[in-house]
Amino acid sequence: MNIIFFGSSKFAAPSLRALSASKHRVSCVVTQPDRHKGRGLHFSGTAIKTLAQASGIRVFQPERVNSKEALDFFKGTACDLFVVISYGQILSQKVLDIPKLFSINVHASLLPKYRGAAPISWAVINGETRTGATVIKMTAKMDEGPVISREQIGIEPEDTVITLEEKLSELAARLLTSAVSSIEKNKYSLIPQDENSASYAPKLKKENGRIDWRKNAVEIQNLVRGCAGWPGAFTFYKNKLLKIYRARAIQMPDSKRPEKPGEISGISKAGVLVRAQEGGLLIEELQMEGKRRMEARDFIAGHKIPVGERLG
RNA sequence: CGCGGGGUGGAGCAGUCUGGUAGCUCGUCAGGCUCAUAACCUGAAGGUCAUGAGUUCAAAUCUCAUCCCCGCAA
Repeated sequence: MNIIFFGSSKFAAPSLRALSASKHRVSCVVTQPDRHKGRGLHFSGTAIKTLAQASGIRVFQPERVNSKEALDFFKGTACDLFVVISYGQILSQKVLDIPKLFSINVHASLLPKYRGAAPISWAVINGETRTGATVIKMTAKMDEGPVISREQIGIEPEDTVITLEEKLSELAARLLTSAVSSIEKNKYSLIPQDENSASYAPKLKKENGRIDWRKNAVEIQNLVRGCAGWPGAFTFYKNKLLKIYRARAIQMPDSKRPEKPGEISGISKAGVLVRAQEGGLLIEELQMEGKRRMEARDFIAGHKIPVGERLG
């Protein structure tokens, strides 16, 4: 099979590695254009570009994948299958129709659940205990095509969006290569998604990371896990931004003052304990605005933190 | 070269303007004491003041360059 691979983020890396190591041929990698990244002036290509170049695969970086120029490029490439994974642009029907067979996509959820840009984050934030990866035949409507294969994995309590993404990217690579092989042998089925049980996972915004202490401790813990990396769960301490990188929900024997969510109710070597609506959140790793991230015990060593002070 | 803050023992900071012995609070370690509990008392260890060059009798401090970290923005 002659494949053109569309991918940009790290999530796509194991899949690209697996495909180029397989008997199939990745003749070209399409990825997002180089962009300024982060603060300062760093100008760099995507993780996938680096990987493709290291493997000597041709790289194509159209500003707009549906433009006429890009279309012409694809038409000149005699290709059997488009494989799209975490690419970052939506392909028009015209593009999807270019390969001899069709185009497939791997999505990091059990479709039709969590369609959209941030399925892993939202699964964790919502406290799901299982998720998975799904290979679909692509249609013009995002993440709505018929299912070719699907596999689920559990979400462990220690998992964050980062660790889960790693696991899912490996799973995606496995599912993808076997899907490609079964397509080549023409032994596959297309099962339509059940529209009635569809749900959506939109791209996260900065504001999604803001902690509402009126929620239960377990929900806040899930927010911290789901916002790890970006945007990061945050609250405010003395009117300064306080990011929380690691925290654990713990039982609090009958909070007598549930009308004061966000109140610091204890300081110990384990961390800073904050009262939530139900239960308490033990903050274990954090970062103050303008400072490095650090263990809560180091933070405690350097600050006098009055019990009773409120966060938020 | 998008805007801004910063780099001083393990953590948080003062000192920089106005150059002159490396300081404070906390932590760590040792001993003591003990229902004062993120306990208390005594003592100790631990620092190329981000890096390089320059000015100077003398640089954490002044000058120039570089590196790195963080907030905003994406």
